[in-house]
Amino acid sequence: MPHADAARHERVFRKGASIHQPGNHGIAWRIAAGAVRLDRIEHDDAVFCGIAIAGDVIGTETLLTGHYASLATALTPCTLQPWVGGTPSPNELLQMLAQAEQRAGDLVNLRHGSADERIYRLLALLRRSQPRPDDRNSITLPSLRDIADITGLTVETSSRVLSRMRRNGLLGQRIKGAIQLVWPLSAPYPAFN
Amino acid sequence: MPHADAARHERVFRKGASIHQPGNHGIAWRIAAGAVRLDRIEHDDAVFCGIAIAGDVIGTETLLTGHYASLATALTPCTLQPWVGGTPSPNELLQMLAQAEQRAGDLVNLRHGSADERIYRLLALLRRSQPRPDDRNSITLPSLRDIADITGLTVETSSRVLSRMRRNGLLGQRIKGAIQLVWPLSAPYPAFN
DNA sequence: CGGGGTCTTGATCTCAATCAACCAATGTGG
DNA sequence: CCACATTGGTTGATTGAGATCAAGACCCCG
Repeated sequence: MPHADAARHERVFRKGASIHQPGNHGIAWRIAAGAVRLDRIEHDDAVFCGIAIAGDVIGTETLLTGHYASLATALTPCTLQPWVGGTPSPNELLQMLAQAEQRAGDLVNLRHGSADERIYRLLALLRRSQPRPDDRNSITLPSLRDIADITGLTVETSSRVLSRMRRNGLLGQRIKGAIQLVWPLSAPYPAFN
Repeated sequence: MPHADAARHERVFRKGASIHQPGNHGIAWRIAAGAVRLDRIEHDDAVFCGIAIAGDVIGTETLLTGHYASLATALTPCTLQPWVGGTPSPNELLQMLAQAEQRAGDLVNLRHGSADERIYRLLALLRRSQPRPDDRNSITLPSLRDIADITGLTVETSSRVLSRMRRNGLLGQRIKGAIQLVWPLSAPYPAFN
């Protein structure tokens, strides 16, 4: 297969890797697995402005303008697939619009309530970044820096909350590098000491 | 004109009025003027999940499902226009998608930084809910309850911040009912004592 | 008139920010 | 190969901004 088709293939990113940068030109991608952090560049520094997980499409601006509007970084190991050529159907776009609004709602909720609740909700969201439900009892944690930026906390409190969760058995020990075992995380918020 | 066309006309809502409720069926609306608060219903109570201002379209879910997904309430006096019949063009939808992402970014920023900064940013956003730039030096404030829910603060601190802003001359006195005069609000964040 | 909103302001308390130190792990260059 | 800096995570001590609790003012409305 000719290398001209290279951009057409699945791409994999390590945790922390930069996926695309504002101004660069490129195409839209569907996230097959993993979670992505989006930042706006505002007077010189990046400010967090969104999150996208498996199933979401990033870089749709490129269909309008040809280039990316935001900075995208891998929160966890990511697999991206180039998004279909040609103009997407109105129906498809309406679905994506609904999904974007849903994601926006999730987002503001990550900035609400106690530090424990916020991190708990973030973990619950990241859980869904595994495409196969079977894989959803273990997730790779983003860096503390990212966790802090997303939840509106500091790295220190984020670290403290996670330590406490490990101590209380909500999180399993770190196994195999950066992988974490997670326990309940099904429905509401936690309530431990 | 027959009354069957009634729903086709512009509708006006007073501050605090309910615009639509989840589950009801209806159409999508473009906000001609004013700002709208969106809430999800989560196990019995409404949780804030988004904001929409003049130029935004609300209720696009109805094009897919026929009924509204969220609760919409007028933050300020609002004028809504029924959104065009027929399927919207892909290009139009891509624009809306970009706008939705932009709005989501604005949203998380309303939950970041000190109480002063948050309220300041909210005022700056609400300023843009006046369609005519000429009208943008005076805005109607949402209720403290709404301000608090949006910024992730409490009504008490919201009240304190606004009082301080009035004292410092950032906001003019309340004239003509609920209308407020605003002074700078152009670019960055404030910095007063 | 009383009762239920919304707003305001004060007093107190608490949770998370801040400041600071320390420890791997990783990388860099002589 | 060992010094050395750098980066990410952890933990402790202290502080402060905002939450919480409480009370009073001022509507509007039945």
